[in-house]
Amino acid sequence: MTAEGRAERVDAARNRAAVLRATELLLAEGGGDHVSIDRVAALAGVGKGTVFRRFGSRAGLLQALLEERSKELREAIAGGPPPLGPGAPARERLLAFLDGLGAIAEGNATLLAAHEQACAEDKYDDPSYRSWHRHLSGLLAEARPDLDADFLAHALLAVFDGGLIRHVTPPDEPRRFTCAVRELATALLDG
Amino acid sequence: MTAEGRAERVDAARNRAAVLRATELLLAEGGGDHVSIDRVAALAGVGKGTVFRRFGSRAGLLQALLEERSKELREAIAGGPPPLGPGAPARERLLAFLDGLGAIAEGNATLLAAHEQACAEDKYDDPSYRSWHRHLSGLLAEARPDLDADFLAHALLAVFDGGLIRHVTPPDEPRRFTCAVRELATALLDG
DNA sequence: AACGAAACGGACTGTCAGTCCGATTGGCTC
DNA sequence: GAGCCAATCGGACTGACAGTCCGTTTCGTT
Repeated sequence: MTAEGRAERVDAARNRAAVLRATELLLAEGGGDHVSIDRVAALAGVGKGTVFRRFGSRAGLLQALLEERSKELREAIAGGPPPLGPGAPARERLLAFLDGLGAIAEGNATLLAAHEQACAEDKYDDPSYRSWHRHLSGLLAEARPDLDADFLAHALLAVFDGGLIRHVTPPDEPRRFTCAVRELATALLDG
Repeated sequence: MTAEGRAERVDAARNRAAVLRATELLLAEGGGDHVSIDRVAALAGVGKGTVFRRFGSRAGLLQALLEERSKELREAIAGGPPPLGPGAPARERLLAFLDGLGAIAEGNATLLAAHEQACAEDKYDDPSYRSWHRHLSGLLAEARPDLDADFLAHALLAVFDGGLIRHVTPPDEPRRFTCAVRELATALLDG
């Protein structure tokens, strides 16, 4: 959007930021169900139409927020230093990626859950999901050419479910999820 | 409900069946979004209140339908012949269970997706989910005592997602999903 | 200063889950 | 088979929400 044709008008940019910030607030305050477009718009001090023009839908709004939170990881993968970026052996890169995604997921379980809920079915066509899947499936194919990399990538990503993360994360062990994912991946890679 | 105190009145039983049948029909006709309680009630020829008294909520209705579809598997696990029922080695039982669950999931991807959608978050507290999880996690603990069976069971169940199943199932290969799950489980067990 | 395009906002629509209570009916008793 | 009561029924009603629409305002350019 920003890099398309004309630049964004300053009022548009201001509103976009206000809406995202309001969404964060409501999400933290009352969980995914608490984030209705009416509330977001009211809290951001903009009209409802503005939210929709900017983000297309409730799902798009949550998607945008998620994108913002995972931008760093995406850049580190594309052009950062190994083992996250290119250059490391597939196995190391894969584990580093899962660690990175796990950290994001653990820190944003509520947002993740709300997004899954809003996306309903088309989650698998979403560009963001596809990009994670492409990366993961490529690395898997390299590390374990004997297995069905495409499906396994879906299977690994399926574990990054907001509800599941909350369910398996006790208050005293906030990294349980990422550790368990790492164990799962290791078991698969070493098989 | 049926086995609690008094027996079900005949009109109640008739209506329950009519509602479930109507739900199936709407599900097949137009997918999960098409199943609204209003429509179900109208098609079943009952009032809306009846649906709610019987099933509690939209999620409960879908849950009940799912339960009906998996009753056989549940019974086979609890008291049927090996390898599904008790007696077979953990590894065989586990694979047989995943095959059975896969068959149900492949045949009911739409229902599964609708149920996930409706359950939102409390999916993991649902008695049906818990029972699958308990079974799977017990078998895993036996077959691979070195791994985190509790988490792995969640991870395997996470793959049984209506949307994912539809996404990975090409028309010409309806068993792709179950085969892939079996490969995944084998890789885990053999690691 | 003036003008056109882009952005705004909030009233409006259609839909849905879930509630409530007066009307009905099944099943038991005598 | 008459009568009774609790269980069941049905559908109007409520509150909330996603998404649309269009008259109004604002930005940025000339």
